[in-house]
Amino acid sequence: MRYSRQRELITDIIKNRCDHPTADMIYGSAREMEPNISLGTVYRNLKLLADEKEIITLETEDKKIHYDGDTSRHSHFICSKCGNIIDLFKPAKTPAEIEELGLSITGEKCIYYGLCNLCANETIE
Amino acid sequence: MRYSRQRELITDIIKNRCDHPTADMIYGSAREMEPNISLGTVYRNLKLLADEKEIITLETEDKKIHYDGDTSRHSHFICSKCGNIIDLFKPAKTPAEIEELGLSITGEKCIYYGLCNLCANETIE
DNA sequence: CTTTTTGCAAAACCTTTGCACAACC
DNA sequence: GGTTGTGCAAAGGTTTTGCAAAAAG
Repeated sequence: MRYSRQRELITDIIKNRCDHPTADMIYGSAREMEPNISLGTVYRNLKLLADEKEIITLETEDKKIHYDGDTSRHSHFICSKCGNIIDLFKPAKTPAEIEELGLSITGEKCIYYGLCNLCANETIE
Repeated sequence: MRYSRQRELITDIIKNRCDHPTADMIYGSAREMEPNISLGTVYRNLKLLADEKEIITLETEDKKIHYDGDTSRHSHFICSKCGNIIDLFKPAKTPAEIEELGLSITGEKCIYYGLCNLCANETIE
């Protein structure tokens, strides 16, 4: 992957925020430094960075992809009222430990990734 | 909420499948019974049912919403290769227990829902 | 009869993409 | 110089919505 000023800027923006911005929010920030940057470039680089696992994507109920520059293993808490996304840092918290933080859990969505039995046993790629 | 033949059909379809269909797949099934049903009706009812917590939504990386008629507390496993979504039934499994099922976990996304501290402490609605 | 729900089609929305030009190495 | 990345604008795909007609109670 070749260097590009735009990609470095986008990476910096994501890594230096503690919220979980959408592509549009990142575009807004990026334009402050790089007024001519285009939305397409932002999307292209976000996809690249996610593919390279330099950033994490969060698919939420607002139907926009949120990005997280922290790739360490941690989970998230989304406020049902304001929609704010809060990091739940490792070590992994149990529901009880999360509630001790003052967050009352009303629901959860946990998705694990990997290969299913069928795909894992396929000999031909 | 008033009765409608279409909503009952949609609910039946979701409750009687063990996969996690998208709106489009549900639309396809529904048309077999109700050839004139429209996509808009499917979307409207899916949103209604999700609001009423009769079904669950799953926001995945394929950018389509998947629906789950099983509202019991359970998590999901998505195969990174074929995209198949597998239910991980309760009692809640630890990563170790999931791997005993033959599923190798390479990643996870866990989102908890509730009210954040700010919203929980607001006196005025 | 009044209100809710539907079908249809258009609109809205986020994201992706084709292309010519610029930037990188 | 050859290749990769960008800007722009148009296209793509999923979901939402306005409206008149139909269904429900």
